[in-house]
Amino acid sequence: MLQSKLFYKTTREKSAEAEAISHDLLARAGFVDQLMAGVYSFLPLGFRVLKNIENIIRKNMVEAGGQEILMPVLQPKENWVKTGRWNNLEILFKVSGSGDKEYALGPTHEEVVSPLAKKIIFSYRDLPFSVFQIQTKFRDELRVKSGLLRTREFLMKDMYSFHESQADLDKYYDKLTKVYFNIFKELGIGKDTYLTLASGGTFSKYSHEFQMLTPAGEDTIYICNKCKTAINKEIKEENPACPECSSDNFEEKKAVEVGNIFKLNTKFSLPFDLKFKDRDGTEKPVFMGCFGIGLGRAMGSVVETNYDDNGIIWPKSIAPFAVHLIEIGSNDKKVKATALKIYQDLQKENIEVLYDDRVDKTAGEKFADADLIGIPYRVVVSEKTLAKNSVEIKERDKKSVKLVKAKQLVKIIK
RNA sequence: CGGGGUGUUGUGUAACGGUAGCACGAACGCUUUGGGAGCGUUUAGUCAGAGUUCGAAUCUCUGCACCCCGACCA
Repeated sequence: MLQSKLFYKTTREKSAEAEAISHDLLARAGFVDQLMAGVYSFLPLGFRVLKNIENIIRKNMVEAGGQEILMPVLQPKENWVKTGRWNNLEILFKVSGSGDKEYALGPTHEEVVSPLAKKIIFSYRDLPFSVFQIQTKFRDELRVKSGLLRTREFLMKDMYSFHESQADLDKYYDKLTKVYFNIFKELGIGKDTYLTLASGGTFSKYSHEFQMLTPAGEDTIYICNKCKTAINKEIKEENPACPECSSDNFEEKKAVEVGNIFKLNTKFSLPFDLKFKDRDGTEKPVFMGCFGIGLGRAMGSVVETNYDDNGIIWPKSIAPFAVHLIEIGSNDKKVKATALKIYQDLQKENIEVLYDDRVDKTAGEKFADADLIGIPYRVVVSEKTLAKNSVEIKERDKKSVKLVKAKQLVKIIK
């Protein structure tokens, strides 16, 4: 991508309104644009990151046996009345249509996936299975905050699993716990993320939150100093001691919930009469699990833990581009020609390059923008490097620069 | 939803109730080109409505928007 054509704009001044670091950096670097409180557009840079996150999650879901589907955002009121959530779920967006028709905008999809599964599940032979989607959710949050960390409209991966027994659900739940850790590891926030015991709400004793430590987090978690189990505030109030090892020595930390998994059990199968015929001929309710990750929140969370004074430092796995190619001295024909050649050669090797071909920007401005945007490798072509028959390469998270031959670039980057 | 705060060009800010100014950005010209370079010219703004006043960005009221704290949170 030619930077001179990229649909974005960086801003030098810190935003007066963005308090969270990720919010400020993502806005200033031109990844996102705020339309209103809690609602954002993703510009090309941001959308690329989002897609990369999406692909990591999708790959892991498919490996965990999930089949990708797409369910409607617009949903009938009746299904929500049936589960009692039409009136009890404060964050539910309700919209009206022609006549007296009322609809829900999906904040989550149990009310759609349960009746859907009913059309497919008849026998124990139809179980288990899991389906997932990556889709826009709407939640009328009473208070949005911290940029992408809490929004009213957001892309979410939600998976629903269906089982013949509690035991089978438990097994899959444990499996997904590991898969989730793998996802966060691939996203570059694995080491900061804790599996945290949380209240299961109305349908099971516990659920598990994946909490990433950050001062920007809105949640407080308590990490057991003895066994490293984490519990959230609700659990701490009920159990002064660690539920795993009975220690009462906790460390209090701020964290953001990057994922949440639930055992729905029969909470939704009962109202939707979701049953199957077991081997012995009896009808039994289906056990359900639910596994969510907010993609935008994940993106914001990554930035909260990967930045320095100059800007974002993207993990290679989700960076918008692999290489930021910068030419300095655009009026020099040799510089321009060399940079263009590198741009083309790298792309032939399927390496994604953002090429700063802007002729009216000084070196300092290009470097400042590159640091702010945070692409993992910065490659510089200038008269200076060409005098040594080489180009310069620098990693965003390192201080040192290296002079290398242009031919070596592919090998270094791959 | 309760509480607090703030609304001034695209961004960041200044202006006692008395000429809306500065910096960045953008545009044009010239000079520059390894860490946001220089000179000159230009561009664009008081959230909306009502009120008080000779006069309102400034005071009052209403509305709207955004931010923060709390509560809430599949």
